[in-house]
Amino acid sequence: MEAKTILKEHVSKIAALSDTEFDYFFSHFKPETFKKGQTIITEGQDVDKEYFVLSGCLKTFFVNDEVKMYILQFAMPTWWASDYAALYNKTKATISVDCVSDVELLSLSNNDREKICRELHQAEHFFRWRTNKGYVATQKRLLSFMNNDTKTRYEELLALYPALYNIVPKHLIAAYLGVSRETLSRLYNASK
Amino acid sequence: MEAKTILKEHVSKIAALSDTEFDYFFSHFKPETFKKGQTIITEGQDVDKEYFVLSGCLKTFFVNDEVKMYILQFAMPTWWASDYAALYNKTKATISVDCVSDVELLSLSNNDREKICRELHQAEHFFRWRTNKGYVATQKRLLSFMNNDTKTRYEELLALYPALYNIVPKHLIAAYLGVSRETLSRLYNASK
DNA sequence: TTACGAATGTGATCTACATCACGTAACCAA
DNA sequence: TTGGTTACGTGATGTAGATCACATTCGTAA
Repeated sequence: MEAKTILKEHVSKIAALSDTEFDYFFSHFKPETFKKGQTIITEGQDVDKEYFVLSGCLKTFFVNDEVKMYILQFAMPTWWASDYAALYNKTKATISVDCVSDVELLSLSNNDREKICRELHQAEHFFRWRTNKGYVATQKRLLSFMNNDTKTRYEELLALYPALYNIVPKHLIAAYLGVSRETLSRLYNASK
Repeated sequence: MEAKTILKEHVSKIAALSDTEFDYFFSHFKPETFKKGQTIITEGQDVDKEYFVLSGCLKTFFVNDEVKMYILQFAMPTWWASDYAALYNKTKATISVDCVSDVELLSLSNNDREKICRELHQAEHFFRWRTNKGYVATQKRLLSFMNNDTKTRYEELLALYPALYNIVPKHLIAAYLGVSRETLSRLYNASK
């Protein structure tokens, strides 16, 4: 399916934009493709874009001083990804984004997002909705982190991303769950 | 300070509303006061409002099957609180909100928020900004949960809410950190 | 096809924190 | 003031998961 159609279907669920308005909205997005393993946002550098996933899978992650990686999100088609803290506050990235598989994206600069939000009330409405959805999802995940043990969180992850298990290496799943790869391996093999 | 002034100062940092527009915006808010210990949102019930804190302190929290409580947020003056998942999806509350101290609030119904967002582009802009701020803060907290040990998170909490330590009982601080009150007690007394 | 690095499995140990159990101190309400 | 509830401190013990160490398998590039 064409990039424009995918984005239109996604946005029109929430925002009532005329065809002309959507064309204008869409004109601010730029198609980009990356290969598996390529880095899109690097920790410590400037961030000026966010990304809408058309195909493939991104991961957004944080690496601490001991070089341990924690995955905040796997971004699948029609999901959005960036380091939003850095993007909005114009600070250096603390979060990185790279490609779990080959990907097709649409990129949108921070300036252009703010511009179309000013110019089109419905665009502002759409982005309010989108951020709200992310907020609620993150809060739910935080709660799950506090309340559930690793096994429960593992099952939740598979429910949330059923395709994921076959797509990504297990150490990435461990990094999403916040446990060591050894623990995940034992967990997985014990329940067979 | 008057409720209207407090909200106006808060909103005008982000949204350019004329005095007339702000009066209209404000007319959808309803002042409410509660005593320490009173419950504002109860798990399992309907949610139709969100709350802006004028004075005092709220907590939003989740209680699991084993009656263990986890605090998602302490809401201080000019902060907002609700069960946003329930509010937006019109589902029953899974999160409760109650009063850590006597509080003065402004309440806003879900319908009225959506109404003023439709009617005033700048209101929509404000709520997009507000939700984004919450999203970024929650993501940061999630990361801290994955990456930092209890002691570090304890220090982060005191940096985020310097006043809190003297205001709330320690078992609530433990519930925010996601550790037992015994562990927090030992942690605190060891570092003296 | 070979070969080398990456991904995975599995045992042995270590540790932060939970849980249980109990005692003391603080805070109200009658 | 007294009795009862809630907050807080601290020891003893249990456990999930981290860490280290090594073996095995897989994937990809030469």
